[in-house]
Amino acid sequence: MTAKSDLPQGTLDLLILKVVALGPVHGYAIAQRLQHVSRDVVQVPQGSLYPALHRLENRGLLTAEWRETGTGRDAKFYRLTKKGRAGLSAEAAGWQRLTEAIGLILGMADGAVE
Amino acid sequence: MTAKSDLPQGTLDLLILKVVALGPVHGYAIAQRLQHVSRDVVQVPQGSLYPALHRLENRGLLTAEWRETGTGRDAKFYRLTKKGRAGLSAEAAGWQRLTEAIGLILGMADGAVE
DNA sequence: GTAGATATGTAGAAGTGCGAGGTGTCACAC
DNA sequence: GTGTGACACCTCGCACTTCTACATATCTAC
Repeated sequence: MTAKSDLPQGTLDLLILKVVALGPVHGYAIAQRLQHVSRDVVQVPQGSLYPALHRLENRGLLTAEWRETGTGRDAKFYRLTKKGRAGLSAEAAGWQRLTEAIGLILGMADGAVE
Repeated sequence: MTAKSDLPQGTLDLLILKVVALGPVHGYAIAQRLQHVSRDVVQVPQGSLYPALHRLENRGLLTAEWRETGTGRDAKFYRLTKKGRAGLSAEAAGWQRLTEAIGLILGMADGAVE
Protein backbone atom coordinates (compact mmCIF):
# COMPACT_ATOMS: atom_id res chain seq x y z
CA MET A 1 0.00 0.00 0.00
CA THR A 2 2.67 2.42 -1.02
CA ALA A 3 1.38 5.77 0.13
CA LYS A 4 3.82 7.54 -2.14
CA SER A 5 2.89 11.15 -2.54
CA ASP A 6 4.91 12.35 -5.53
CA LEU A 7 3.32 15.75 -5.58
CA PRO A 8 2.94 17.36 -8.99
CA GLN A 9 5.09 20.40 -9.23
CA GLY A 10 3.51 23.63 -8.14
CA THR A 11 1.14 21.84 -5.81
CA LEU A 12 3.46 21.94 -2.85
CA ASP A 13 3.46 25.72 -2.80
CA LEU A 14 -0.30 25.79 -2.65
CA LEU A 15 -0.44 23.35 0.25
CA ILE A 16 2.21 25.18 2.21
CA LEU A 17 0.49 28.51 1.72
CA LYS A 18 -2.78 27.03 2.88
CA VAL A 19 -1.33 25.65 6.09
CA VAL A 20 0.55 28.82 6.86
CA ALA A 21 -2.62 30.82 6.24
CA LEU A 22 -4.17 29.20 9.30
CA GLY A 23 -1.57 30.74 11.57
CA PRO A 24 2.18 30.98 12.09
CA VAL A 25 3.89 27.60 11.99
CA HIS A 26 7.38 26.28 11.51
CA GLY A 27 8.41 24.07 8.63
CA TYR A 28 8.52 20.78 10.43
CA ALA A 29 4.97 21.26 11.68
CA ILE A 30 3.77 22.11 8.20
CA ALA A 31 4.91 18.76 6.90
CA GLN A 32 3.29 16.98 9.81
CA ARG A 33 -0.02 18.73 9.35
CA LEU A 34 -0.11 18.01 5.65
CA GLN A 35 0.57 14.37 6.26
CA HIS A 36 -1.96 14.11 9.04
CA VAL A 37 -4.82 16.01 7.43
CA SER A 38 -4.36 14.20 4.14
CA ARG A 39 -4.36 10.85 5.94
CA ASP A 40 -0.82 10.04 4.92
CA VAL A 41 -1.47 10.58 1.21
CA VAL A 42 0.60 13.73 1.13
CA GLN A 43 4.09 13.24 2.53
CA VAL A 44 6.56 16.05 2.19
CA PRO A 45 10.22 15.07 2.41
CA GLN A 46 12.50 17.62 3.99
CA GLY A 47 14.45 17.96 0.79
CA SER A 48 11.30 19.29 -0.83
CA LEU A 49 9.92 21.22 2.10
CA TYR A 50 12.75 23.56 2.96
CA PRO A 51 13.68 24.61 -0.56
CA ALA A 52 10.00 25.32 -1.16
CA LEU A 53 9.83 27.49 1.96
CA HIS A 54 12.90 29.42 0.88
CA ARG A 55 11.43 29.94 -2.57
CA LEU A 56 8.19 31.26 -1.14
CA GLU A 57 10.13 33.53 1.17
CA ASN A 58 12.25 34.87 -1.67
CA ARG A 59 9.15 35.55 -3.72
CA GLY A 60 7.79 37.59 -0.87
CA LEU A 61 4.84 35.31 -0.13
CA LEU A 62 6.09 34.33 3.30
CA THR A 63 8.04 35.97 6.08
CA ALA A 64 10.04 34.05 8.63
CA GLU A 65 10.89 34.76 12.22
CA TRP A 66 12.85 32.73 14.76
CA ARG A 67 10.86 31.88 17.83
CA GLU A 68 10.64 29.21 20.44
CA THR A 69 8.32 26.29 20.10
CA GLY A 70 6.29 25.11 23.06
CA THR A 71 8.99 22.62 23.92
CA GLY A 72 11.84 25.09 24.22
CA ARG A 73 13.41 24.52 20.83
CA ASP A 74 14.14 27.25 18.33
CA ALA A 75 12.25 27.13 15.09
CA LYS A 76 11.53 29.37 12.17
CA PHE A 77 7.92 30.45 12.16
CA TYR A 78 6.41 31.41 8.86
CA ARG A 79 3.61 33.84 8.25
CA LEU A 80 1.72 34.91 5.15
CA THR A 81 2.37 38.31 3.67
CA LYS A 82 -0.29 40.29 1.87
CA LYS A 83 1.20 39.04 -1.36
CA GLY A 84 1.08 35.55 0.06
CA ARG A 85 -2.63 35.81 0.71
CA ALA A 86 -3.18 36.93 -2.85
CA GLY A 87 -0.97 34.15 -4.11
CA LEU A 88 -2.90 31.58 -2.14
CA SER A 89 -6.19 32.79 -3.57
CA ALA A 90 -4.83 32.70 -7.08
CA GLU A 91 -3.27 29.29 -6.74
CA ALA A 92 -6.34 27.81 -5.07
CA ALA A 93 -8.55 29.16 -7.84
CA GLY A 94 -6.16 27.80 -10.45
CA TRP A 95 -6.15 24.42 -8.79
CA GLN A 96 -9.92 24.29 -8.78
CA ARG A 97 -10.10 25.26 -12.44
CA LEU A 98 -7.60 22.59 -13.27
CA THR A 99 -9.28 19.81 -11.32
CA GLU A 100 -12.63 20.67 -12.88
CA ALA A 101 -11.10 20.60 -16.34
CA ILE A 102 -9.36 17.29 -15.71
CA GLY A 103 -12.56 15.97 -14.23
CA LEU A 104 -14.30 16.76 -17.50
CA ILE A 105 -11.63 14.92 -19.44
CA LEU A 106 -11.57 11.88 -17.20
CA GLY A 107 -15.34 11.81 -17.35
CA MET A 108 -15.36 11.43 -21.11
CA ALA A 109 -17.22 8.26 -22.01
CA ASP A 110 -16.64 6.06 -25.02
CA GLY A 111 -19.89 6.99 -26.69
CA ALA A 112 -19.61 10.69 -26.04
CA VAL A 113 -16.73 11.11 -28.44
CA GLU A 114 -17.22 13.22 -31.56
CA MET B 1 -8.91 35.72 -19.31
CA THR B 2 -5.50 34.14 -19.25
CA ALA B 3 -6.30 30.54 -20.03
CA LYS B 4 -2.81 29.45 -19.17
CA SER B 5 -2.75 25.77 -18.46
CA ASP B 6 0.66 25.07 -16.88
CA LEU B 7 -0.06 21.43 -16.32
CA PRO B 8 1.51 19.92 -13.23
CA GLN B 9 4.04 17.34 -14.20
CA GLY B 10 2.77 13.82 -14.59
CA THR B 11 -0.72 15.03 -15.38
CA LEU B 12 -0.15 15.21 -19.09
CA ASP B 13 0.47 11.49 -19.33
CA LEU B 14 -2.80 10.77 -17.61
CA LEU B 15 -4.76 13.02 -19.94
CA ILE B 16 -3.16 11.59 -23.05
CA LEU B 17 -3.78 8.04 -21.93
CA LYS B 18 -7.41 8.87 -21.25
CA VAL B 19 -7.99 10.35 -24.69
CA VAL B 20 -6.21 7.52 -26.45
CA ALA B 21 -8.25 5.01 -24.45
CA LEU B 22 -11.39 6.19 -26.23
CA GLY B 23 -10.04 5.04 -29.57
CA PRO B 24 -7.07 5.43 -31.91
CA VAL B 25 -6.16 9.06 -32.49
CA HIS B 26 -3.20 10.99 -33.75
CA GLY B 27 -1.25 13.48 -31.67
CA TYR B 28 -2.60 16.65 -33.13
CA ALA B 29 -6.16 15.51 -32.48
CA ILE B 30 -5.31 14.61 -28.90
CA ALA B 31 -4.29 18.17 -28.17
CA GLN B 32 -7.42 19.51 -29.80
CA ARG B 33 -9.71 17.20 -27.87
CA LEU B 34 -8.08 18.07 -24.57
CA GLN B 35 -8.45 21.75 -25.25
CA HIS B 36 -12.03 21.40 -26.42
CA VAL B 37 -13.33 19.09 -23.70
CA SER B 38 -11.65 21.13 -20.97
CA ARG B 39 -13.13 24.32 -22.40
CA ASP B 40 -9.74 25.80 -23.21
CA VAL B 41 -8.39 25.34 -19.70
CA VAL B 42 -6.00 22.61 -20.80
CA GLN B 43 -3.82 23.64 -23.71
CA VAL B 44 -1.05 21.33 -24.77
CA PRO B 45 1.77 22.94 -26.75
CA GLN B 46 3.44 20.74 -29.33
CA GLY B 47 6.70 20.98 -27.47
CA SER B 48 5.04 19.11 -24.62
CA LEU B 49 2.78 16.86 -26.62
CA TYR B 50 5.15 15.00 -28.89
CA PRO B 51 7.88 14.30 -26.34
CA ALA B 52 5.18 12.98 -24.02
CA LEU B 53 3.84 10.68 -26.73
CA HIS B 54 7.33 9.36 -27.39
CA ARG B 55 7.89 8.77 -23.71
CA LEU B 56 4.67 6.82 -23.40
CA GLU B 57 5.54 4.81 -26.47
CA ASN B 58 9.00 4.00 -25.11
CA ARG B 59 7.50 2.90 -21.83
CA GLY B 60 5.28 0.52 -23.73
CA LEU B 61 2.01 2.19 -22.80
CA LEU B 62 1.19 3.23 -26.35
CA THR B 63 1.76 1.83 -29.81
CA ALA B 64 1.84 3.93 -32.94
CA GLU B 65 0.87 3.19 -36.51
CA TRP B 66 0.89 5.40 -39.59
CA ARG B 67 -2.48 5.75 -41.20
CA GLU B 68 -4.47 8.19 -43.24
CA THR B 69 -6.75 10.71 -41.66
CA GLY B 70 -10.17 11.37 -43.12
CA THR B 71 -8.74 14.24 -45.16
CA GLY B 72 -6.07 12.19 -46.92
CA ARG B 73 -3.09 13.21 -44.80
CA ASP B 74 -0.74 10.77 -43.14
CA ALA B 75 -0.70 10.77 -39.37
CA LYS B 76 0.54 8.61 -36.54
CA PHE B 77 -2.34 6.94 -34.77
CA TYR B 78 -1.79 5.91 -31.20
CA ARG B 79 -3.45 3.04 -29.40
CA LEU B 80 -3.32 1.80 -25.81
CA THR B 81 -1.43 -1.37 -25.02
CA LYS B 82 -2.48 -3.70 -22.23
CA LYS B 83 0.18 -2.06 -20.11
CA GLY B 84 -1.25 1.29 -21.12
CA ARG B 85 -4.68 0.36 -19.85
CA ALA B 86 -3.20 -0.69 -16.54
CA GLY B 87 -1.17 2.50 -16.40
CA LEU B 88 -4.24 4.60 -17.04
CA SER B 89 -6.15 2.89 -14.24
CA ALA B 90 -3.27 3.37 -11.84
CA GLU B 91 -2.71 7.00 -12.72
CA ALA B 92 -6.40 7.83 -12.63
CA ALA B 93 -6.71 6.26 -9.20
CA GLY B 94 -3.64 8.11 -8.02
CA TRP B 95 -5.03 11.37 -9.32
CA GLN B 96 -8.28 10.83 -7.48
CA ARG B 97 -6.49 10.01 -4.24
CA LEU B 98 -4.44 13.12 -4.63
CA THR B 99 -7.32 15.47 -5.37
CA GLU B 100 -9.25 14.11 -2.42
CA ALA B 101 -6.28 14.61 -0.14
CA ILE B 102 -5.71 18.13 -1.37
CA GLY B 103 -9.39 18.81 -1.04
CA LEU B 104 -9.13 17.86 2.62
CA ILE B 105 -6.22 20.23 3.09
CA LEU B 106 -7.80 23.13 1.26
CA GLY B 107 -10.98 22.55 3.24
CA MET B 108 -9.20 23.11 6.54
CA ALA B 109 -10.85 25.94 8.38
CA ASP B 110 -9.24 28.12 10.97
CA GLY B 111 -11.02 26.49 13.85
CA ALA B 112 -11.02 22.99 12.50
CA VAL B 113 -7.34 22.44 12.96
CA GLU B 114 -6.41 19.17 14.72
C1' DG C 1 25.36 8.02 26.76
C1' DT C 2 22.70 6.86 23.36
C1' DA C 3 18.64 6.42 20.77
C1' DG C 4 14.82 8.84 18.70
C1' DA C 5 11.94 12.69 17.80
C1' DT C 6 12.34 17.54 16.84
C1' DA C 7 14.09 21.08 13.65
C1' DT C 8 16.76 23.17 9.87
C1' DG C 9 19.60 23.04 5.94
C1' DT C 10 22.42 21.86 1.27
C1' DA C 11 23.96 19.30 -2.99
C1' DG C 12 23.23 16.54 -6.81
C1' DA C 13 20.34 13.74 -9.79
C1' DA C 14 16.25 13.05 -12.37
C1' DG C 15 12.22 14.15 -14.59
C1' DT C 16 8.98 17.16 -17.03
C1' DG C 17 6.80 21.05 -19.42
C1' DC C 18 7.52 24.91 -22.52
C1' DG C 19 9.21 28.12 -26.06
C1' DA C 20 11.42 28.48 -30.27
C1' DG C 21 12.57 26.65 -34.26
C1' DG C 22 12.12 23.45 -38.43
C1' DT C 23 9.79 20.22 -42.17
C1' DG C 24 6.09 19.15 -45.28
C1' DT C 25 1.16 18.75 -47.10
C1' DC C 26 -3.43 20.31 -48.31
C1' DA C 27 -7.17 23.67 -49.42
C1' DC C 28 -8.51 28.00 -50.63
C1' DA C 29 -8.33 32.78 -52.11
C1' DC C 30 -6.35 36.17 -55.09
C1' DG D 1 0.99 30.31 -59.51
C1' DT D 2 1.58 32.39 -55.33
C1' DG D 3 0.44 33.34 -50.68
C1' DT D 4 -1.91 32.24 -46.41
C1' DG D 5 -3.54 29.38 -42.95
C1' DA D 6 -4.77 24.99 -41.03
C1' DC D 7 -3.08 20.37 -40.51
C1' DA D 8 0.54 17.12 -38.75
C1' DC D 9 4.94 15.83 -37.37
C1' DC D 10 9.59 16.60 -34.98
C1' DT D 11 13.89 18.27 -31.95
C1' DC D 12 16.78 21.20 -28.95
C1' DG D 13 17.79 23.41 -24.79
C1' DC D 14 16.22 26.12 -20.87
C1' DA D 15 13.90 26.45 -16.51
C1' DC D 16 11.84 24.60 -12.81
C1' DT D 17 10.58 21.38 -9.21
C1' DT D 18 10.91 17.28 -6.63
C1' DC D 19 13.41 13.57 -4.45
C1' DT D 20 17.29 10.99 -2.27
C1' DA D 21 20.96 11.46 0.64
C1' DC D 22 23.64 13.72 3.61
C1' DA D 23 24.91 17.01 7.48
C1' DT D 24 23.96 19.51 11.79
C1' DA D 25 22.09 20.48 16.44
C1' DT D 26 18.84 20.30 20.50
C1' DC D 27 15.77 18.05 23.79
C1' DT D 28 13.67 13.99 26.13
C1' DA D 29 13.64 9.40 27.78
C1' DC D 30 15.77 5.22 29.03
